[in-house]
Amino acid sequence: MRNLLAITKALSDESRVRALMALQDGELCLCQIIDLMGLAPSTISKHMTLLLQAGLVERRKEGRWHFYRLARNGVPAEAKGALKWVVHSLRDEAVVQSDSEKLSRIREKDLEALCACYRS
Amino acid sequence: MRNLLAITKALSDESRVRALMALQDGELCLCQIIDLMGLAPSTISKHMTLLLQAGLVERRKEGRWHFYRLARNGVPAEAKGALKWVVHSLRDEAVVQSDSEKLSRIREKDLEALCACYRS
DNA sequence: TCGTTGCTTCGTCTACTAACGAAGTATTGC
DNA sequence: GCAATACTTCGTTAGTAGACGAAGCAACGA
Repeated sequence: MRNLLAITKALSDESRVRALMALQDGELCLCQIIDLMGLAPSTISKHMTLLLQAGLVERRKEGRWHFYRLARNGVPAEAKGALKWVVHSLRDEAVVQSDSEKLSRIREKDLEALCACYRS
Repeated sequence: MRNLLAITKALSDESRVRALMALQDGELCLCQIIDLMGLAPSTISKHMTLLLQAGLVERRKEGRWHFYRLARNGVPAEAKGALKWVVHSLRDEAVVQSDSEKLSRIREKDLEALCACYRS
């Protein structure tokens, strides 16, 4: 029950759902997600931590960068089912498609340039 | 997105998830759910309304009684998938089994007797 | 039709949550 | 080492959500 509630609570915020869907096309650095969502770094960091704790997302550290991706290895059945359901339900959602297009442009940018958000 | 968030928000509270799982063995009158959960009638009513608006549950009025059951007819794919996921994830959950046992005893009681909760 | 009953809605209070900026932490480069 | 960088955590504030009792509403019974 606790796992399920962690998942449903993680999925009950639009920003987190959008962030989750953004990871469909591959892993993203936190600064890329910040650029996509247009929220403060601390806010996005907290959102991603919640998705992480719910088991929906995995984190990989490479130097100073933190990359997030959809959970794949050793994922409990609850989280796996939830991911499947969300991705299937939102496949044709307008916001998700719009984010996907924005992301293809964000991926072209330099990571260090995106990290300017921490200093402005 | 709005539908999905209505569903995840409805599922992000333990009382509502328990109420939903309680409907697995068949429809229940509101007073039976109140007896099971031990919360105020107004609280349970609000919870069930949220589940209703999320499309997870259906309501049937029979005289003064309101019966709730899991959504079956014309259910959008999102809600259907969510129901499947939750039921599957919580099939072996202790609280759910305990509630199921309590319910078999509650079903034996008289509905009018259970409605005493509105007058105490 | 008028009171009773079963439930819903309203008003209120408390507790949690999303947002931010500031301060803290871990890693790199010099 | 030590500054800079890429986050994370902390502290605060404003909005939301869950709990309750009181009041309102719809259906039945006499």
